[in-house]
Amino acid sequence: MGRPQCPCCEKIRVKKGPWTPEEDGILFTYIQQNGPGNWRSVPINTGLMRCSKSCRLRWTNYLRPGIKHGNFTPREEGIIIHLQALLGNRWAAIASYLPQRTDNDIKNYWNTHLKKKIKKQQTTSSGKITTSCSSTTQNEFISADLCATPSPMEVSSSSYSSASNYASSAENISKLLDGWMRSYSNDKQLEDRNDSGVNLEQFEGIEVKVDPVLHDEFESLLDKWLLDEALGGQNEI
DNA sequence: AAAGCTATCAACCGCCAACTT
DNA sequence: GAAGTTGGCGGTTGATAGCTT
Repeated sequence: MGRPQCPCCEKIRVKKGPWTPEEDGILFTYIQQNGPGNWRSVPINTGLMRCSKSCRLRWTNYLRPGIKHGNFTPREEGIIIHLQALLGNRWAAIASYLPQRTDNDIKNYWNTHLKKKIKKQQTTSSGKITTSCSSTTQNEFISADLCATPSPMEVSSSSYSSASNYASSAENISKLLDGWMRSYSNDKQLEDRNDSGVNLEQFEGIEVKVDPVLHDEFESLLDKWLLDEALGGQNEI
């Protein structure tokens, strides 16, 4: 009945659960020699009793060189919070702005730390702003920003409504963030604008492709914002 | 010291889109 | 163009470490 859970796991009996150091070693050595890709051949060629998906996941989330685990910096935290507000739960897209972090790590960190943190801050901020846009305070600020930036229809009247992508580049994300920064520095305006109730859910389905140059610009923009926030300090998130 | 509870995170599952035949 | 295959993504789960009572 139904679809097999994983085609590659059908034919052979695969091992599940935590990876052993021996398995890690075999996978790591194989990928170093052959490079990532063609995951289907990995269990076949290495003799690992793991499904190809499991091998890929282990590599991308744990073995891949340059990955940092735990101890998210305030800067990383800020980036995650703001990108989550902009993009929603598009962890892979968010992870593209944090090369040392995996989407899984970011997702876990969001679910275990940041969600609570934001919720806590939201309750302590005594419901200053109310909106139907979203459940998070961050989204409230971003929604205010969206009112301040050129409307998506102005930017791309044909593509936006079909969700094919207003925020399809770092440039557009920068526009959003830039507008948000402007409104962020002006609480009065923020409260006024918020009534228009722009809904972030409009951005569902948007795919983010990152141009390296724009990516850098976006990074510096984030740095600027984080610096502002550090200096401004008093502004609640 | 032990039992119960909570938080964390690695790994799995199911779906989907892109690619191949 | 259809069917099959593969890789990627986001949601969820389960094991376990750490904390509280």
